[in-house]
Amino acid sequence: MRYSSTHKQQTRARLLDSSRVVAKKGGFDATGVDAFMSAIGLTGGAFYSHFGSKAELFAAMIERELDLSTEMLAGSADSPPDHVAKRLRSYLSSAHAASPGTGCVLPALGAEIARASPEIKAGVERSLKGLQRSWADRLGDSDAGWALISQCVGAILLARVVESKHTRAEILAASRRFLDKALQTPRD
Amino acid sequence: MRYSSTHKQQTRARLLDSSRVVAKKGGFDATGVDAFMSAIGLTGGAFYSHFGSKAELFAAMIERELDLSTEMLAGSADSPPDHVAKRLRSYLSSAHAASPGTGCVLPALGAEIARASPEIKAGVERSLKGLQRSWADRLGDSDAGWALISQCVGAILLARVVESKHTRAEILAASRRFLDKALQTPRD
DNA sequence: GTCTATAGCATGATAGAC
DNA sequence: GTCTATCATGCTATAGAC
Repeated sequence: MRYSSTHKQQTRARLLDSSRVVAKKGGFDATGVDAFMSAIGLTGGAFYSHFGSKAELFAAMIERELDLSTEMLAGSADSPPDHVAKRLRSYLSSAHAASPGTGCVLPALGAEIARASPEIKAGVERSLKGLQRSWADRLGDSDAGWALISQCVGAILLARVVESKHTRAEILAASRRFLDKALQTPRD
Repeated sequence: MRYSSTHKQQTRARLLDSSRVVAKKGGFDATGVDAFMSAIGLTGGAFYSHFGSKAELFAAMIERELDLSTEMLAGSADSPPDHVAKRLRSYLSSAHAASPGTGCVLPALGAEIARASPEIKAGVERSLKGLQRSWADRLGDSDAGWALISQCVGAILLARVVESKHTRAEILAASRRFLDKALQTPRD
């Protein structure tokens, strides 16, 4: 064959990684197959050598997004005690709000996931429950897991719908301070 | 003329109200002009008697959404002291999560607003700042305004991306309890 | 595996009859 | 004001050359 045996999987990986960025930036529905392919220097027709349909790409994308995010956010057994606080800080940053392409999938594509198939949503749920459990255990507060994820996702979404840079920064700073105080207060 | 003088504004109002529901349910980009019109029993061609373009409908929709939501949520001078707590409870309900069409615009269309024109985002910002100020004043906590809005929007979005009804309810309940405790704790 | 070309369909928007 | 018909364009997906 004219292509090495690993070329196909490499191209698929490139397409997947690139598409995640492009879709989070411009929306998945709103982005055409041609646009996903031209982002890696290929043409639309070659898309179907790697995915059976556009919907298959979406499923693969979402799964990868949640695997990467929850792995990064949850932390492991030997993570420092201030692990969660550090993650909250970097998540609730202006850099994150300004870069949907490289940021969390939930503020960017959450509404499209909500309309997706039960299979996709079940996978998302599994990943999120892992993160929730990890944070709740680490903080000794069973409610804090879901509450913190909600606050983070909502704050980034909110920051992105306002026009001024100043208000954007205010929203994120207010959320950071609110969580700092809520978490240092003893909770049963 | 064959139509009463108020017919046009009535039809426009019907179209706007109906489109808000339809777009929040299925996404604005993903919904065609024909679909918006057939939802009120008309055909696609008549759309342009009421809006110059699909983008004009979006702008009108978002403006109306935020006017209605912030008016309902902010409350007035003679609202009871537990006004905010009551609004949080009804916002963070399973009924709200299950009904995107009649619910808040931000979890449903926030990502599409984030990609919209500066004019639209400036209008959104103005409305949100009004709500933020109202809640912050009422609670005597300058951070709580933005933090509560973020928590609410994020929790509904999160609830909608998971598959099981049970997890959906858990997310909302955890957010309600977390906010209850955070708000009853003295904050400077 | 990727290309070009194209089928088949849906879209946003316009024109003219009623 | 609303209808039907239509244009131009975009889309997903397939077919066949290389």
